[in-house]
Amino acid sequence: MQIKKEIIREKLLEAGEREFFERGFTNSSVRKIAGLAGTTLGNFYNYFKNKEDLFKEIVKEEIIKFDDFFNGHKDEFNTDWMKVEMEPVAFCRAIDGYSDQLRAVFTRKFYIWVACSEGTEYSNSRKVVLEFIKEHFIGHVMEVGTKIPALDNTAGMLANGFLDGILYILKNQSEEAGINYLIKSHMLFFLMGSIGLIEGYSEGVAYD
Amino acid sequence: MQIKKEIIREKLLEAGEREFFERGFTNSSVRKIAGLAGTTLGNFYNYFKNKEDLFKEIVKEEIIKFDDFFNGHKDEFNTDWMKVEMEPVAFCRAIDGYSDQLRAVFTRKFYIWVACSEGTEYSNSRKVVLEFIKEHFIGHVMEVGTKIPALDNTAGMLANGFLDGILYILKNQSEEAGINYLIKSHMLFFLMGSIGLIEGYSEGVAYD
Amino acid sequence: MQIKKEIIREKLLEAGEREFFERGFTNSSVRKIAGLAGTTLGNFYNYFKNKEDLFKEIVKEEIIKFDDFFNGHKDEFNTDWMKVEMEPVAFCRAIDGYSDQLRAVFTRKFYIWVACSEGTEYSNSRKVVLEFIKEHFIGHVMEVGTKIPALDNTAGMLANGFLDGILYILKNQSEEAGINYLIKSHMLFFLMGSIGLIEGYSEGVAYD
Amino acid sequence: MQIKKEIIREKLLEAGEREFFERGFTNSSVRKIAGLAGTTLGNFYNYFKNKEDLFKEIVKEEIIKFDDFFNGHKDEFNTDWMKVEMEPVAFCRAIDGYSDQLRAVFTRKFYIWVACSEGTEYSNSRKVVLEFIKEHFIGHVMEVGTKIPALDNTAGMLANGFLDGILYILKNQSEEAGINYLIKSHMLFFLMGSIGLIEGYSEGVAYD
DNA sequence: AATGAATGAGGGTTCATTCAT
DNA sequence: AATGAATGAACCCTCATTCAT
Repeated sequence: MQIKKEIIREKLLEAGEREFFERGFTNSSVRKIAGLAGTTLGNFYNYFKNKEDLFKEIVKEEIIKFDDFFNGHKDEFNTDWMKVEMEPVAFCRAIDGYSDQLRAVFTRKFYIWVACSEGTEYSNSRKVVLEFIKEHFIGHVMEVGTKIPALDNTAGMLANGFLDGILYILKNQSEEAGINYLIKSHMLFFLMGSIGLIEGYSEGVAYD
Repeated sequence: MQIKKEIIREKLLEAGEREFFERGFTNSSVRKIAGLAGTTLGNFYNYFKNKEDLFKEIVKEEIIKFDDFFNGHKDEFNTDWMKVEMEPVAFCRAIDGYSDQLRAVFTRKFYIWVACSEGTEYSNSRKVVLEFIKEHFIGHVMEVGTKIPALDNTAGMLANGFLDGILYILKNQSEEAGINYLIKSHMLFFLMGSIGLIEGYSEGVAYD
Repeated sequence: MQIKKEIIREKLLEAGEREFFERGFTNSSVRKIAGLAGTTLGNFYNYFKNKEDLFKEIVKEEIIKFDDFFNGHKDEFNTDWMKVEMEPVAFCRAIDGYSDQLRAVFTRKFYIWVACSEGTEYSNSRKVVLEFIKEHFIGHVMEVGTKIPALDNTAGMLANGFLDGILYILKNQSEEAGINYLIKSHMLFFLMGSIGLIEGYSEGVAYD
Repeated sequence: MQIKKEIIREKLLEAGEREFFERGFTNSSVRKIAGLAGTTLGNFYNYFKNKEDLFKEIVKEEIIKFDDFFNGHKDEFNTDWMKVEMEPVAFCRAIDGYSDQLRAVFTRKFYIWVACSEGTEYSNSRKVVLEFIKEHFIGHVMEVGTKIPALDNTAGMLANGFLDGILYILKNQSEEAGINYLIKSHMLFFLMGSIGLIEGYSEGVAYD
């Protein structure tokens, strides 16, 4: 009995993942998820309290991972590299060394948590993540010491750009090689863009 | 009666804009929109044929504007500048001259059209816009002559980043000055990121 | 003012007639009727108490005419002919002499009253008319003295056949000549069918 | 559960049949049908995809039967008799041999299909059936070789009369014996009427 | 008299959740 | 544990009728 139950539970989790990923929380149907998992609507509720409970189960480890990653709770997640290389090729090499842990954080479930959570109590997830990224970005800029006008706003926008790039890749790329490549490209792009922006401001691009 | 009618119609358009902007087309409720506009559900249908009709009314001029802009149908929309300046400060100055027309295209309603249209016949709007941007981007890169591996994939990602940046600003910024400033920043960032990316690749950042 | 009012009223009556005839009472829309009459929804209610009131106005004279006709209230309606000729050609000639009064009763509005009244208080009109016809038919048969098993049932069916034929003609034929011709054919058919039926029964066609 | 489910489904089919029969498709309410079946609106949709689906389920076998009957697809349906007897008593005897198959086609559900389908995809059913009957009728007349002026119009009217008679019986008669008797009467009446009409015309009843 | 805005009841349909078996 | 029937709230939409101007 126990064994059987785990199989069903696993299938429900997978089906939910697929549906939430494809359609978002609100537009997913419990009936369909149960069907995809090879079980029935009613039985769904033997495994999960409700639709949102399934969502949380799918996503809960990602939240912890994300938290660990961005707050450096665990040694495996070390974000020092972010602060180092400002020269393109070197940066890319540096990234290569971290691609594993990037991939550990930026997963399909991460996507679901951030981009498919409208209608759940995590509907603010995007904001939370953006805040994290923004703070990091501001931290870097402060270290470098450059003055950017309306730093908070700008940092918010950049954080958003960073996140959207990641989400785009997770949504649209399914091969592992492609994902790694695009993440690398994205980060390089992002670094260069940021540096360029800082330079631009330092040379007088005004708020108005 | 004429006057009163226009007021209600206006309020419905505003309420619709607010709801679509906040919740998207599908998750908006006609009842709620009518309520926000200070009228009743039934009366809504004296002003608009149906929910989608309201959406179209809100958005229809934006589509025309976008088309004019990206296809250069009108003299007022001239995109030559995009191809010119590759140096940060000069680029920013160039943009300044175009900020009006950028703002004319990138409006709150543009956001609704592109980001809130799921469930309407415009549900492909994002794809359409992305395709436009991607083609422009590829055009530029071809001119410059650099080889980017997996150009189509990369261009797709960059186009997405460009668009998301714009959408982010429209979603999160309400003051006019802030919007202009962030659009400028975003474009500068984007230019520099692209240049950096191209350089990075030319210096050997491989697909794998 | 009075003049103008009459014109509108007339147009509403015409439009109602057209709509009821085409779509029936229930499926007709007051808005559309008003529109067809060249006026507005609201104004409709200055001329008629409600949708059903319009229906009654359209149809009320037909009811009286029908009553007069079948009960011989007026000299102009004389149904003696029905009882006379049992030989086809003679019958047809006899009918020719009455076609005017038949046409006076079997009008487009008669059709509306009988076939389009569902949803009004005249929804039993068909039954009423059928009852009339049935009684007449039974009267004739009694005179002739033949025994038809289950006379009431049979008479009901025949009455229905008679009525449906009339209604069919009114619905599908618009030229005056065609209508007259078909009415004549229908009545001849009906007479011969009835005679045949009576004969058939007299020769032993049993109830079972 | 299986058993119970079948009961409800059956009740819904019965309630639907009753309502469609009484009120027609358009004027029937799913809410009411569900209520009559002793269940709730929502539950209706556990049994049928939608209102029209219920209609189709009620009616689908009738359509096949009708097609088989009129096209002679199956040996059980043999319409040769229609062409044989022109003498009342013989005709009645001949019909007696076919009353079973007539009853198999002309059912309460046939009535629903033909007379209550407005609003469904079968809204043309009446036309379809009339066309069949008309062609058969014209076929007979051609065989006999008589000339009827305006044959198509007349045949249309007669076909309509034939069909309406059947529909009348199905609508108003509920006992089996009564139905059989009336169908027989109706067909006899119809035969004699047709013969009489042909004779009448041959003797000079003109179009005008 | 005329307008058409406003109302409210009712239509069909979907779906998360509960419940009986 | 498993089934899927049952519920009820919410969805979009239509329309006869009333009301204010």
